[in-house]
Amino acid sequence: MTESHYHHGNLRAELLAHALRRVREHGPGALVLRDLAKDAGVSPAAAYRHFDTIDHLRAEVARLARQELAVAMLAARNRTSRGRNASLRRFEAIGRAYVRFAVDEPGWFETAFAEGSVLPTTADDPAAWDVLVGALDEMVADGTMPARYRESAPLVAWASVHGLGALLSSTTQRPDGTPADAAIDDVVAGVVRALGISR
Amino acid sequence: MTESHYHHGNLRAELLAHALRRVREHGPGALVLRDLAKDAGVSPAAAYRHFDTIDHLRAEVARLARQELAVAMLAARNRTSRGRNASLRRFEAIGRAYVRFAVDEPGWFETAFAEGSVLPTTADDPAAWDVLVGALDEMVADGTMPARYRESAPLVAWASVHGLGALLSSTTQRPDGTPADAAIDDVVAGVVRALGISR
DNA sequence: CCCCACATGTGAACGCTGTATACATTGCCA
DNA sequence: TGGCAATGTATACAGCGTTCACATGTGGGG
Repeated sequence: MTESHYHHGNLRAELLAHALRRVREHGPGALVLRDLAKDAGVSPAAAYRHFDTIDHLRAEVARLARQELAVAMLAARNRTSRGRNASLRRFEAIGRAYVRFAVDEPGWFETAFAEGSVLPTTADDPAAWDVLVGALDEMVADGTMPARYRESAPLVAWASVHGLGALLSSTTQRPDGTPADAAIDDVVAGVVRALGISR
Repeated sequence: MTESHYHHGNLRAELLAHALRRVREHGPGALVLRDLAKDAGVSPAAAYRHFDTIDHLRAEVARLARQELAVAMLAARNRTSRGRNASLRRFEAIGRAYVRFAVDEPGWFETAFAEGSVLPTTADDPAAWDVLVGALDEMVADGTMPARYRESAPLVAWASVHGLGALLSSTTQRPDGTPADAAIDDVVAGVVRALGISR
């Protein structure tokens, strides 16, 4: 294992890791090929052995960011205790986690949904969407949620949390120091009502 | 009125007009200083007499795009007939117009909310937000909507339509050819339920 | 009426970006 | 063991935003 890594061996993964770190801290605009190459101690052109175009790299970074979001949602879901109203509390935890991700990791959130590529039903990574749909199915199964809204429910729920996430993310401004938590509670409660669930 | 317009006379407005046309057709990425200058028949550097930075120009274009959105919302509102449930139908028309704008004018919609600057409560152009709030107040005033959700209502409604707009916009992909109208109906109906309105 | 101060546009240059191309080095397999 | 495919390098190029010294009109005060 000498120090002359002419052949790096793991360049693709390392470029992605650096990209993920940079966009996490400074947003999608901080993804610059030459900087990533420098981070990896490699010539800029080397990246082209692993990505046709910087947009292909961007797409992969966006996919990883969306994966992080799905992980956060699943973690919140699994952190929810069992017991009374468990399915509803799980659903709420998932929704809250979505918006929390946007607030706590604005760089990743903006990267995840930058430049089109927003559609979560996309075939490549249905993870986050599936987490949501699974929670809805559980609620219908145990009678927490009426079946009549089941069809439109995923879109209704997703639109709400995604919209609030977009509003609260926005790395640039946050004028009226609104506490994010109150907004999240309000919107989650609204979703619950929209799904025909009465406590 | 000779043809030698060394002093253009209206360059700022013309640059903005060209920018608005270009982003409308090809999205925010199509905003390129040199192209705008060429459109106006002017040197690239000339733009710097009217904008400190291209980001300042972008901000102004975004503001104009948000203004177009507000105009579309107001138009939909005013197109609504009077009569039974008028305030509710107006509110629904406004929400539908928001999402329709995202679908019909994806370039403008993405431009309007690109790169932070998302917060609609921003002091410079509260237009669209005010249209929404006004419609909510009308519904509370005539008893259509219970007052208990009035405080959280603007955020709940905005998050839903903005989220759906972001999902349906996305100039790039639209895989499962979902008819936008059905999605819009579902989400608007969800918002109405979230606001505690029972038909 | 003139002229000059100021607003506005020009031309050329700079540094930074993504990208193409020809070449160098290495690891692996026949 | 030899050579081929994979991977990294060096260099160059066009396009981008931006700067700066300079040119050109124009409107208002003497």
